[in-house]
Amino acid sequence: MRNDSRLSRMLHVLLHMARHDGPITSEAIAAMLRTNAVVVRRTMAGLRDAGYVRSEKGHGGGWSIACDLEKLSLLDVHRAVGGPRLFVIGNEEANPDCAVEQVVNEAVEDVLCEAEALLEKRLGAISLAELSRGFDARCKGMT
Amino acid sequence: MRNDSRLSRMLHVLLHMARHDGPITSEAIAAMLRTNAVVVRRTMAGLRDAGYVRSEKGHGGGWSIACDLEKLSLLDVHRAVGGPRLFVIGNEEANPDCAVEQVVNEAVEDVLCEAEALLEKRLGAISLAELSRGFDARCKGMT
DNA sequence: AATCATGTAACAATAAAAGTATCATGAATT
DNA sequence: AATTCATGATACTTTTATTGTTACATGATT
Repeated sequence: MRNDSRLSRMLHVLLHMARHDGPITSEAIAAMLRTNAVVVRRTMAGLRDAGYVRSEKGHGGGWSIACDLEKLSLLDVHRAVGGPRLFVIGNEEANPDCAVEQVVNEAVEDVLCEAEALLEKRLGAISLAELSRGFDARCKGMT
Repeated sequence: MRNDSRLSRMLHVLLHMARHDGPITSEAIAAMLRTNAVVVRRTMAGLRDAGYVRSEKGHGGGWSIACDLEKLSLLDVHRAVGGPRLFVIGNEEANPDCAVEQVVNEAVEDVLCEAEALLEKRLGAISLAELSRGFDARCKGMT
């Protein structure tokens, strides 16, 4: 499979939307992400359903932010886009009755769960507003 | 993509080999894993190249352990089977010049790297011998 | 009414692991 | 020496989830 870039893409879009007045169309977003407007709508539908963004049809329509970025974490976005599978590696399930397989799977599972917990904790601790400030800082440093 | 079950499968096989006298054929291993002998050879080739197992042709041939399980960690096995990609999620790379994209990717990357470090640390801390003892303990508890 | 923009559905492309078939190679048995 | 057994290697196909694409319906604005 390909890399799942939905989280990165949505963060990217949200930061752009944050420093843009008025709605942005799917076409404009697609151009930013170098992809297709349908892909944009499909992915952003999750954010809309969660109430993080709003979409409007017709002239002057498009996408706009509908929440406080200070309260929106990377984890929120991750979950809103489908909370997709995190790890490539996983268990085998050839013979659930095999005690060896059980021991192996539990060991691997334990490690993965711990890593997943860490990941969610870290993603939950970063807000979109912080990212935006990180962007400001970077721009300032470049002048 | 499917789940990558190579690590789990190889751990499973190694534990079985550890409590088995003499070589085991790819066919027998394939039966244990409910898969194909070619898949077994393909995956175990990595372990052989790393020196963890040995393979012999002809009558009485097959696979046998060639190292001290006390010194073989889950991380070693993970790396020997190809040290595959860990995470499904990853960065977008639509426009590397975009400062927003850079900030987003760095933030996501940081979190992933931290999780990966934890994962490798934990996998490196468990030996096959420990897993084998875990199996013994489980069997004892079941009597 | 025409245009713009989203919403939805259906399908193709992509990528990596896994599954499968086939044949070559080499070792042990007879 | 011939047969058999087992790995080694190659060349596919299948699977599965994201991504890409086309086409059309729906609703809002001009």
